[in-house]
Amino acid sequence: MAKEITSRSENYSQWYNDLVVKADLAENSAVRGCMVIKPYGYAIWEKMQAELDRMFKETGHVNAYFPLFIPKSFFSKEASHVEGFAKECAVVTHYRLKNDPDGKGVIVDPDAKLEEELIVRPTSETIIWHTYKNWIQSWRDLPILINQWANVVRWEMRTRLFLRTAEFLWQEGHTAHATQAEAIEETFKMVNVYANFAEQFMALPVIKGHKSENERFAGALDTLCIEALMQDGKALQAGTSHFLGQNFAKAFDVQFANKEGKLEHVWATSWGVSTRLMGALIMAHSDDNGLVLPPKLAPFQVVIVPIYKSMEQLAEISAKVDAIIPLLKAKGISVKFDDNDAKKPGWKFAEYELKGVPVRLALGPRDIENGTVEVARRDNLSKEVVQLDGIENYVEALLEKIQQTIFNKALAFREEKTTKADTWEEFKDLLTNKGGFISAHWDGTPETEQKIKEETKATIRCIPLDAVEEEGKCIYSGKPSGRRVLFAVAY
RNA sequence: CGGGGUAUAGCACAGUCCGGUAGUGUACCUGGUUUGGGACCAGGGGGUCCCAGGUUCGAAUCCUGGUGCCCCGACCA
Repeated sequence: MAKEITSRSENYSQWYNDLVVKADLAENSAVRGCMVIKPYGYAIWEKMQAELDRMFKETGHVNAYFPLFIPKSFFSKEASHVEGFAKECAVVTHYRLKNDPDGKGVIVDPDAKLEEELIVRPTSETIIWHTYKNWIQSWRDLPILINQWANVVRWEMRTRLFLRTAEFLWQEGHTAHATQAEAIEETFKMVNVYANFAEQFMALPVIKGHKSENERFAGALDTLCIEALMQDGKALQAGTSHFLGQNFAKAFDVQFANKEGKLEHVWATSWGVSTRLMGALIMAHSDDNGLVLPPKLAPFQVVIVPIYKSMEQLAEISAKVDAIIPLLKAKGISVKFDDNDAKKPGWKFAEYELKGVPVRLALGPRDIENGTVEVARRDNLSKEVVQLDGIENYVEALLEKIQQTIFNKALAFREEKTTKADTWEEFKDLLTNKGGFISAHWDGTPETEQKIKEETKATIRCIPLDAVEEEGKCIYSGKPSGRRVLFAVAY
């Protein structure tokens, strides 16, 4: 029986949900707003982690781990930070259960109330800066370049698998520097790491830019981000890198003696990407037949499906397959040979298509006779018969081509969906009828951005790093503007 | 936190109006025939009908009170 997927044109968000659930990436759990990430989905996340981790280490960072719980008092130390997160924190108030005296299950033991409540981390700036205070005395202790892989909890009203869940997995980098310039450089360095990862591994074109004041991280002086465009024309923030100035150093009294022996507050950054990247990956490339995964992140890049009538035929095919698997693996290509006799080839074709496996090889009696193999591409659903001899070279080149092709496709889509608007009417018309990024002038005030948001639901996704200086008038207020910014309706 | 749905087999649903001992598809198990795009036949197993009360000879169905989940809004990586 077919696993039905809602088409994108019929209901985009249902399509997304169907993909996540039916491709075995994740499912809703018994806990409101929290998901179970299933093995196939987690395998993709592990690939993302592995590459990001490598990139972080290459840029001089090391991993560490800080506690899940944060004393409540830590949050009150940085005013704008607490304001940003206060409304979505889970709080631990007790540390013990006991049997219900009425004999029905367990209850929270009222005698086990914590003296100070603990907050389940929505992010770790506070606990980390509290800790850094003890680690930093001199300029010789700097910089500190630490990353942690962790889970965090933000008590969201409405959740969606991967895109917004109450608990999610991420990495958070927290760095401490002696100078402002060095911290700013770090902020840019990491947004570039994210952009490179997105483009080269996820095949996801992104725009790097500054967040406007409204969209900035709570406690940051500047937030850099990468923004991607999804197939429904909505934007998705895929990663952020924050220049925190001396805000946290001052809040947690972290000072160092500089080379002149004078005390200075240290400069900070933080940066993160989360399992939300999974949502971006899914929505960027997939189609009505299922997932389309970029070869560099697919749990396995090639699936081999044998086609046979008798067990003798299967044995013959298996012998051929056993010979080519080592050749593929030697090229660094991951392969799954699905010789499960309980499923028919047609079922397997549909299943691996749904799961987005980039390349499928089908080997049947005809191929054995002719020394060939059928090669099917997931990205464009094309099929061709090629010589089995040298297949590893063919597949290697094909995987690279697929990686490039899906990036190019996503890039062409984004360019097609990025439009300049010079009047308010044009702006509203584009939002309603076309979607995507709208490049327009803005007077730079939070008030104007807020009003535009209220009237159209569109927000400033970013002020692109490569925005050209250009005199113009704000699309909304008519006041002078020095450059265009990117608007979009966002996830 | 407002508005709207929904809760019955692993999953998707019907049955509820009008009370009578729980059904379909799929998945699962067994056997056989099949296998180049989601096979077919036969047989089989599986359900505290969300929870707690109430009405009744009898409740998935009616009444009262809870709870979970989903969708839509305000808020967010």
